[in-house]
Amino acid sequence: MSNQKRLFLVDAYALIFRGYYAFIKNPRINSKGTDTSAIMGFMNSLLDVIKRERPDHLAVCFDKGGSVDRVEMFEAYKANRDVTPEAIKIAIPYIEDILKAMHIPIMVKEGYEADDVIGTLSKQAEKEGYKTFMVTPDKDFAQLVSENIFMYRPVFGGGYETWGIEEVKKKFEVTDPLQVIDFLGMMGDSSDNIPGLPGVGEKTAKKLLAEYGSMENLLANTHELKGKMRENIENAKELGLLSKKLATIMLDVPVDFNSKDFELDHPDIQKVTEIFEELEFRQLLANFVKTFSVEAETSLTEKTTENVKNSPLGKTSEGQKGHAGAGQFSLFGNDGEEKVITNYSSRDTAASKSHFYQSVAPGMATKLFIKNLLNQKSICFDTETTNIDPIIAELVGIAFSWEIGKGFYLPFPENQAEAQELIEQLRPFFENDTIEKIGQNLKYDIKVLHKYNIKVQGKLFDTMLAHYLINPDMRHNMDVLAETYLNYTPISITELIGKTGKNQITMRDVPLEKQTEYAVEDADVTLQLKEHFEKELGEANIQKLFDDIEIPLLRVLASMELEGINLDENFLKSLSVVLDNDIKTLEENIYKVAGETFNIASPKQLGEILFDKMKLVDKPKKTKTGQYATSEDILSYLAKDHEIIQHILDYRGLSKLKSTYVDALPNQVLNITGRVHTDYMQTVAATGRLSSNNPNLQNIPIRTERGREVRKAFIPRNDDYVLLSADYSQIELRIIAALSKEETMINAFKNGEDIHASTASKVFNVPLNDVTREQRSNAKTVNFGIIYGVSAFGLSNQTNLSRSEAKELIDTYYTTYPKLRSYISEQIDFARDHGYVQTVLGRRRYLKDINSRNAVVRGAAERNAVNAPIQGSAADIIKIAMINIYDKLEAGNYKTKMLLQVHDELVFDVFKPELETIKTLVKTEMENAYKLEVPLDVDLGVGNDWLEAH
DNA sequence: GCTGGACCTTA
DNA sequence: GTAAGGTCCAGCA
Repeated sequence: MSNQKRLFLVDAYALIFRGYYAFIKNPRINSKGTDTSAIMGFMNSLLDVIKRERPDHLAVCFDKGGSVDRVEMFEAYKANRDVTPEAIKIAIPYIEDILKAMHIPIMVKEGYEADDVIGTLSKQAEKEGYKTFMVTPDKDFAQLVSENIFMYRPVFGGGYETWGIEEVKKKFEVTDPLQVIDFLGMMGDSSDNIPGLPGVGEKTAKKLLAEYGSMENLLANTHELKGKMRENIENAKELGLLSKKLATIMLDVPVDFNSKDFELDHPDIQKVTEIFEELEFRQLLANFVKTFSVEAETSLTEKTTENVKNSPLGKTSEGQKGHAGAGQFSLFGNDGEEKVITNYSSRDTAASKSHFYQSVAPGMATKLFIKNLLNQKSICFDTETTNIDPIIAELVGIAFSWEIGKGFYLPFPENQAEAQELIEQLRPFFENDTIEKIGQNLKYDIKVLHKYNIKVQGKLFDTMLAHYLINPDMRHNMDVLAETYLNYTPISITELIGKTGKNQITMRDVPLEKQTEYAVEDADVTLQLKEHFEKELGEANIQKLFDDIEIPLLRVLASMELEGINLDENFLKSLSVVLDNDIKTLEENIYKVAGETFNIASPKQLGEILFDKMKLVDKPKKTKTGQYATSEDILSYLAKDHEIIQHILDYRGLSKLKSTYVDALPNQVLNITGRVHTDYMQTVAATGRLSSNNPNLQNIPIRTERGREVRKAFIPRNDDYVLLSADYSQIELRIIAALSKEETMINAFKNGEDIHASTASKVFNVPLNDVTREQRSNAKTVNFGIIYGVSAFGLSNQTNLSRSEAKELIDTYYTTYPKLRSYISEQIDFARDHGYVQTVLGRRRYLKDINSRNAVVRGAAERNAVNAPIQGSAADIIKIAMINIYDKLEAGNYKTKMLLQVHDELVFDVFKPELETIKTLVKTEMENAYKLEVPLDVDLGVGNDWLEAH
């Protein structure tokens, strides 16, 4: 029996919809703006099934034109379906093409639903002795289950479950899978618009079925029923029979099961690859190739022999004029060795594209090479090092390229004194301010070179920053950029040094030939990307933003990161002990009330204790994965009734504090400097903000009493210094007031009023002095809500106001500030017309969903349209301030250093004798960074730690 | 060892 | 309702 042939029939639309909605929160959009979620979702499922089950027979079934018969029976059948999302409509032809390329039969019959096609085929296959698996999440199929027909259902969270007769009996509480039809007929189905019996839902249907066995038998015995139900059902006999008919899957569709056609064949990898590449499915392509790797390797392996001798610099620079043909020329080819190319992509790679990459020998060759460097106007370079952290990293080599397809690699000696000698020879190049330097993520290279006391001067072009401005929502690593814009796959770093973990080696251990190929390729690719992006910057009108903000900021950030901040480790150690004690006490308390020990940090275990064991609530809320929800806002409701809840909340708060900050920060102190060096990401936040990591110094606690203690650990360099904190007051509200030209709000700011109190006074119509705390707090919530793109729903969630009160408050708010309302709709209109919104400096955010027919998706895009210009303009302004302050600090040779940026705050290590000068300098530069209709206001604080300074 | 989800921290 | 990053658990390989 185990040799029985297995047929898998895939319900295409069900899996496509499921795939599409799986990505709904984070839709997959490729660089051409196509929403590929549905295709991706479907292909993931299909590959998954193939990988898991290795079926010998497989077909994919589609609906076509809906069910003619069912609509004839019942006009409203499936009439309440929402319009098919655009992403799904465009997905269909792609999926069909991919299936064709995979040689998988597409089964479809005009006028029939996929259910009917699958039903018919599985019964035919059964007769021929097949085991059939219906791949679908749709419960309706349960009626078809038999000894040889199974449902193969994807389950949420991954994996599949197989439903045979026993499973169906259990799930539906029936004695025969055929009764599923009666069950569906009785309870109806709102998604298919099958009416069912009035007043009968899942529970009642099961009960009736247990008693009467079928729809017909029930209708024949309605006299046994009582009361309202009897009346309902007696009046709906026809509806019941019709519902049953609608729910019945047809088994006589004119299709034929032809076992030969359904055999799972070898796919046409080349074709599939082309389609996947057009869609930009990198991960999926790899997955696909892996799934079919046995076939892939035998059909695609090529052997090439390369035998080109290394040659000294002088000769080859002439010899390279006629570039060698694709894949035949490699200076460091594996002499005489056979090389297996396992490249399934149609993209170019170093092996398929002509190039001239050469390493430079020490001595005379190096001298000549550097002389050559100094004659260029613009050079792309890329450092290779021993570590991803530039402060620790030692130079292994530097690659240079100034002509596409050509470049040089200068290896560095391991001995750091000798390395320093070599870099000294390069100093005239790096510090030459007439030679433009091009790179990908130049902040890294600048920091590495800083260690060798080299200051990179001259005009800079960073391809990563350029692309961030061109397309902020995409990722910007070089491999993606090369594949997207150059149709080229660079050598991957893991190929050279292995994956992260114990087997990883450093670049130093890589043979020189490979270092050269890899490093020069990066420089070459970056140079090509530069030529590409240069044009696009001009076309999108973001050249100035690039030249005047992001590029200069790169040096500022490098300097702040190199500086680091001093941390009081002893203070944190003692804080850790105190926290540990408090946590232990809470733990014991919780275990005592719960009656057992468990992991409080596991939401799963906690939920089971609170809601299964202790039954604190009748109907506990669940998360989308079906677990009990135990988040703060939910537990807070229960806190007043159950002492244990407050303890759990305290436990959570203190554990988080201890593990994320108090214990983690000291581990981030760098041995060499004794300070904490965060890494500012300049290209991740879609709005133009910076982000900070390793460690994140932009989310150090401040809200709670105990949390803010952590800030005491951030201290000045030494006793001669103090910390200065300068933060913009209400910068986002000032920006929206200015951009909307809302006079009332502008005047409030001009008069230096407390903006939330002022708003409260106006919307609640009370004198400024009579505004209550609650009124101010509600006004504050609305003010912030406006920045985020309010809804009455959101507002009522944040306040103690009801939905209608919230709506009324918003309405009054807009009456008070009418121009704010029109500004918001102008932003949304602009986004609809142009597909993007922009900040005061022209930084763009593209909003592909702004015209979506899905109200939820469109609503999110509209809130982005409102928020992005505000958050982004604030980011623009503080960036200008940072650049200007940095320049002044450098020019004035101050000992004071800028250390941190926290979105609207800057933190400085101030040399005490400079304090008064610096306070004026910082305040002036920040307040005058950008001229708005509204004055910018900066608050200063000075102290011996960050808490005191704030 | 890696990944996704839940939860929590900031502006 | 906007924008981020980190830690832990749980499930999978």
